[in-house]
Amino acid sequence: MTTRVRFAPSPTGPLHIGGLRTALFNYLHARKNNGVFILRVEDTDQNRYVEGSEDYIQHALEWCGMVPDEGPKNGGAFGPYRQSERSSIYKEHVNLLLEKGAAYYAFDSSEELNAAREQAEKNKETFRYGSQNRLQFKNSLTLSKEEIQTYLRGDYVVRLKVEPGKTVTVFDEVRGNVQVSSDLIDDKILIKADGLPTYHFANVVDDKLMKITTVIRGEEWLPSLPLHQLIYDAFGWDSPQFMHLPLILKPSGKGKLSKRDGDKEGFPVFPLQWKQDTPGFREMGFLPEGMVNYLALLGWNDGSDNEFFSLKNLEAKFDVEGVQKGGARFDYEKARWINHHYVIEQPTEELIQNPYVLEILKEFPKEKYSSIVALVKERLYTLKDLEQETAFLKTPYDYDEKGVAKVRDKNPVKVLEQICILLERAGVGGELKEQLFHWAKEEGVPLGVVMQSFRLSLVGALSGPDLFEVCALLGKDVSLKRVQNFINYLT
RNA sequence: GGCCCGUUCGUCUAUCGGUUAGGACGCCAGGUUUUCAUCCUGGAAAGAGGGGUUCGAUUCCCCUACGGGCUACCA
Repeated sequence: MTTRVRFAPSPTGPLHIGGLRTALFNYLHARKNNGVFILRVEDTDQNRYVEGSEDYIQHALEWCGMVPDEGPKNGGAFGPYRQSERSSIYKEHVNLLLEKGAAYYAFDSSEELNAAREQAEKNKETFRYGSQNRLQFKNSLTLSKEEIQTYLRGDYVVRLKVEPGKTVTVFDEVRGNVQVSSDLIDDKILIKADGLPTYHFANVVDDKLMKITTVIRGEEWLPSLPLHQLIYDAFGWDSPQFMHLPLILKPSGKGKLSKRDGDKEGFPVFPLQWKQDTPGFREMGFLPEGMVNYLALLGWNDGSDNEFFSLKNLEAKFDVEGVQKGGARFDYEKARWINHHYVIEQPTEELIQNPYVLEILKEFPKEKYSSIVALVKERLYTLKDLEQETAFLKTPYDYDEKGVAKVRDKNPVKVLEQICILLERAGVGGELKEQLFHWAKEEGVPLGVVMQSFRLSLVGALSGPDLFEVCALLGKDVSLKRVQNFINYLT
């Protein structure tokens, strides 16, 4: 049987990295087993629908290299892949349950339900619309045929009729067996008053119809797994395999990572930018390789000490065995470190094709792109670091105070004047270093003073990449000008 | 409150009854370097607590604690 998995997000805004990780594990499971990776859009809540989300999700997946084999964009034999376009399918299927007596109509208003909930709370009881009290409510189990016909003309929902006193046993590939008494499970709503299905119902029906073999989703769904099992049972269907992934937790504080954590803590939670003001990992200078690698490590490992995995690598190595049970805290520092690895690994010629690199490089001459990037590449954790790391290319207007203090009383001007002479004579080639060092030795000027003075004059600070390479990159004229400027500044 | 899941260095994790409990990020120290960074070497740093089972428990079982999730006509 062909392995078929689906990533099934709701278009309620940008995908966050928790969702992206779920998508990744789905994708990997599919590829590992030569299976099919499906994107299904779960847009059954009209109130939470956000325009543009679906495109965002599609783009985010594409950026990471996880193109769905089937989905609303790519099509496929099991469509439509948007739940909002499958209403008739759900209607049809809920009728099956209704006919079997496995489901029933309910007519209680939200007010009535809320009142019942409050009452239960007062009595310190857990409210549940189920076997023990369903006969106290307004539904097709309690009303006469005529009343039902009348109510059916208005708003109604369809509920699952859960049989009491049964032990529901479900199996999760990550955690093993989970058992729950059916007495604890509500008569959940299957079809809402707006005629659309709830997540639980649509999910089961679609997974069945789309021939999904393994459901891979976040752990927040584990508590409703027994309910889903009951729905499969009600249809008389075999259920697929289930794999519930540990949640991604906030870097600090309590709870799972949420969409709002990003701006608070200064790291992205979205793969791509969303609505101008919220940059994603891509805009923060991450390579998709870094993003994917870090995400894979959040809740999975291959049992070895290896931490670097390309997508291709993961496709071969991924296995449920390596999936973690406990939640994993998101660690932006480590994500940056992983990304650093991929930035260094990426050939300079490729890097200078990257639009985010180009954006930073555009104020410099094109013919220098390559040498600029080559010079500072190993210092970059994210592509965005290129901004700071190329600051030396701009003429320094301010000189680092502490740096200047270090050389001020050591006659830096003498050094700088000599540098000017050598620059004129030797240019910025390899000779410069040799001659400057030679001169310093003869004059007895400490190398530290020479280099610090030189560095301050060229870049205004005491840190940065190899000075002679910087000098070569700037060219003779610019270098000379900057040394002159610094002499003027000092005198 | 009820139900479900989880718990190894600060963080991500290895260990599938016997190990000096390993690696990585971060941190600290040293080295390389003209500086900073990179890089290299070294260091500090962990089995939540209590009961069992066993010759022997981080590993298996139970209890407690803590953490997380769910508890909607949201997913």
